[in-house]
Amino acid sequence: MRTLHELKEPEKTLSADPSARRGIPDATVARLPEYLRALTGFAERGITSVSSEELAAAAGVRSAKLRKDLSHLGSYGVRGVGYEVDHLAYQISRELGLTQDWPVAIVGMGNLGHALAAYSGFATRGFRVVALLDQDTVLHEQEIAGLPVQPMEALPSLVTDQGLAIGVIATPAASAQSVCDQLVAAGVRSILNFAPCVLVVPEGVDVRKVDLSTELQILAFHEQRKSLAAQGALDAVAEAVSR
Amino acid sequence: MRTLHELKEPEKTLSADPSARRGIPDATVARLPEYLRALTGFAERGITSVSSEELAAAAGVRSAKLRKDLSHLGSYGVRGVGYEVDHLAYQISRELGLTQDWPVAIVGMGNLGHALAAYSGFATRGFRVVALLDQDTVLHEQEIAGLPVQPMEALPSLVTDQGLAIGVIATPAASAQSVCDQLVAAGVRSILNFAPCVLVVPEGVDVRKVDLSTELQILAFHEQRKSLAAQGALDAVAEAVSR
DNA sequence: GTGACTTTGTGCATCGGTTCACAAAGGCGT
DNA sequence: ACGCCTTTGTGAACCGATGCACAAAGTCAC
Repeated sequence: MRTLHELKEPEKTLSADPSARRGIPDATVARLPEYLRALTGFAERGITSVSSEELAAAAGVRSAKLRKDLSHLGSYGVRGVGYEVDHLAYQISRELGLTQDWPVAIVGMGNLGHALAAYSGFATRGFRVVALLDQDTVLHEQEIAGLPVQPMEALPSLVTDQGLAIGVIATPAASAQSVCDQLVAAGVRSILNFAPCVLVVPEGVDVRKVDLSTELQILAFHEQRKSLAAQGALDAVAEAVSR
Repeated sequence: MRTLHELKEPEKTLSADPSARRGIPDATVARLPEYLRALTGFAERGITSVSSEELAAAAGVRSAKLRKDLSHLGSYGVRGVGYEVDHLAYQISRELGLTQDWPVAIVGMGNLGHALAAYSGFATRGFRVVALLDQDTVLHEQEIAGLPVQPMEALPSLVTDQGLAIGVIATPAASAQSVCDQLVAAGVRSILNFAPCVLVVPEGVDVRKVDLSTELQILAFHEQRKSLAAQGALDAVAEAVSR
């Protein structure tokens, strides 16, 4: 497995970079968007300064965790006072790469793709839907949310002309891998997958998965456990009474 | 904070239960649905037996992790052979609580709620959408995907009459907490939240969050890092050449 | 029946993430 | 100007999850 090892080399080299703010833990990155959202909320209410305690409460985490997370970005707080809302929001935005706009394409114009295309949450923060795609030729020429539905063949030019970097897959599971392959072939290296299946991609391509069904099943597990616990408690009471 | 302590007591009592298959790690639970999906795929192709290696590949994990995960449910494999597809699928289903049907209600009939109501993935495995709700009286009397849109006041009877246990929130962020409170008040203890905000709920209620925007921001972070890395590599080459 | 072979289940080392607790750092009142 | 008080940033302990490597356990061929 020499190839794998060699692929990791450049990263190692980079970590020797003097501007090395390398290695923000994944768990931290996953929470930064929530912090950013909380900060935006404070800003909208005209609050200019928050303590780690307040911000943590708004984001639903412990203050120690928040402080450790933020410490990975740098030292943007003032001891005895807290964090300046605007400044911290900017720093997090910059770290997440939201100071630039990311062109996004949505593939698959079924129910979900339709809803995603119309979803305003995209535009609000750093993302811009530049194209809607579908394999079904019947949908082409049609307009959804002000954008024409294009064939998959449009992909390469979208990447080179529009700088497309992020693809959203909203197709049925059966076509997801094929669509994914086409995205990757066109040069897209970040994919958000709504199809309930595992995508296999080459090294260097990121895939994140959002899956309704999985989330519901996890809820069901806990729900069942709660039911069993309630039943168990009843049994215990019954036994205690009968004794 | 005595109350909190007392609330945890029944659980402790249960863990002393002889049939204690307690404490399946959260990380494992989160992967079980994927294993189940992979197994269903094998079953559909008529494959009756798989090794941990094959199943792990299909689920996108390492075989050691798969085996350790499965070991938490019991010893359902046969050494030297592998796992019997149907049997393992049944065991996982049972563990996840999918041998019964879970009634689900979707609140918020905007774009997303609409798409979710029409999503067939719900019905496929253990879940049944029993009600669609919206605060907007204009939508009532309307039918979506064969179900009438009901007012929030219908909640209590849904819980008692239909055994509603899982609520899906697909409203804008502004109304999400209010809707959540109403769900909890009606007795719903498991909530899937699509609104981009933190929900505060009492002890004993589970909330899972699905957030587009967050996922995109995480992708953007990695994408930016990739761009920077590419730029860094170019710079390094340029420097090497100029020297 | 026996031995070789395959694959599971798991003990152990390791790693990343969380929590705790406190020293360092700064503002603010007097 | 000075000391008190608040809040950050972080070292260290802790905890859960992952990866490794192998003994145990079973099948299958002969």
